[in-house]
Amino acid sequence: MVNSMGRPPTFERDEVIDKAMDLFWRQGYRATTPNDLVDTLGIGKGSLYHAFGSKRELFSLALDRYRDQQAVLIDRALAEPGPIKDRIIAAMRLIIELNTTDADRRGCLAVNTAAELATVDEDAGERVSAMFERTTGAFTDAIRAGQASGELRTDLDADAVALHLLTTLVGLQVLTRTTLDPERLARSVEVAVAAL
Amino acid sequence: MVNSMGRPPTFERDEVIDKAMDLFWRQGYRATTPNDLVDTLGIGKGSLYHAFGSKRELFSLALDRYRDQQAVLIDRALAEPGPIKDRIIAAMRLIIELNTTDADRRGCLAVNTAAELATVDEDAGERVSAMFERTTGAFTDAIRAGQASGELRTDLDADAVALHLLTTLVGLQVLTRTTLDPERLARSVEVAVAAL
DNA sequence: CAGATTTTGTACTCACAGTTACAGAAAGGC
DNA sequence: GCCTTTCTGTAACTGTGAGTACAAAATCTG
Repeated sequence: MVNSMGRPPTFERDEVIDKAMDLFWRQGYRATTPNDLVDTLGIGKGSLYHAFGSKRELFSLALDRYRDQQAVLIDRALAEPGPIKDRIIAAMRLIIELNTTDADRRGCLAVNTAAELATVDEDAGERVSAMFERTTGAFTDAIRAGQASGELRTDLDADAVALHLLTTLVGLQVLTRTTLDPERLARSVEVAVAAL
Repeated sequence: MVNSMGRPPTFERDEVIDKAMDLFWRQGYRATTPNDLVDTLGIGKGSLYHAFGSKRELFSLALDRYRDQQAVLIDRALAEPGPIKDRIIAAMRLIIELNTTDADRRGCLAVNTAAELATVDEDAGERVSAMFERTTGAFTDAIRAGQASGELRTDLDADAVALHLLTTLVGLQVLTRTTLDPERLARSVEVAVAAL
């Protein structure tokens, strides 16, 4: 008797969150207005606030959705077969390519949110941190495996290396919002990996 | 007869721009309201708009001020005496320290602006790009000198290395807005430099 | 001192951001 | 078919963001 009473919604909740994620990603949190949301989500204001409570709550859902969708990308790239260094380079190149292919140059929602909100919105900051830690963890696993298999030098601390890779990744996400030449960025990635 | 007629201003233009820079840096462009500016600049709205035209124009002045002030930091750190690798590490550490010491965790105004505005405000994007290119140039000079003196390996392209250092720097500026442990970041910097 | 000129403070405007109110629509339960 | 419940659309409302208007204040010039 909990859930099947009353008028059913006319929209797919997940689809709407996806679209909201896209919009926040493109425009940033503050720059996105309720009217923007209504326009691109294809639902009325009534439904919007009834279903999600507030812009801020919807944004949290969008952040979580982003985490679930994007985390996979790095994980998958690192899980491919082949030499570890190549996989890391491929992962970075993938990010560069996604960003420079994207007409809107939206970069990374987590990075953008770190820059826009992390210092003033504690919850957002924590969500972003968690994403960063997660990615760092994926790198750490890859590095450890590479060290164990003898592909990578073992005199470097795996955690430090992983964090450096995250730093590089985050930096790339910012630079692709401004810098024009993806080839230049790609070449700089090789430098990052040459050290390992 | 050009300039010494009429009531003289009650404020120092440069001081006001400094304060505006600080505020934009702390809060971001959109989050900073005219009232915020009036409050912290210590001048009335009349003067504000009379002297600077608009929030956006003042922001451009603030960006340029930031460029002039911050560019020096990296330049100076790289110009110190000593081995090149140490100088690069010192420059990065300096940035980490400045950021983690800062109670507001403001990061880097250029990076924050890249994330907030670069894709929607062309002029802001160009100013930020110019700052990035400038810093990259400083790194390039340092790398080339190090290669010439035999301190650094010469099989890596100096431009690519410099761009990688910029990427690292930019990534650090973002991460210091969220991550807590500066020591961890510092250790990751050593990895970046180990490659050279 | 009488303009002329520039700066300042205050009050105002206008639009829009973010949200709420609420009446009606569309379902299920009995 | 009626009651209950949940959803939807529209119209509000309140606050504030960004900027303007303009009269009064403070200077320089002659």
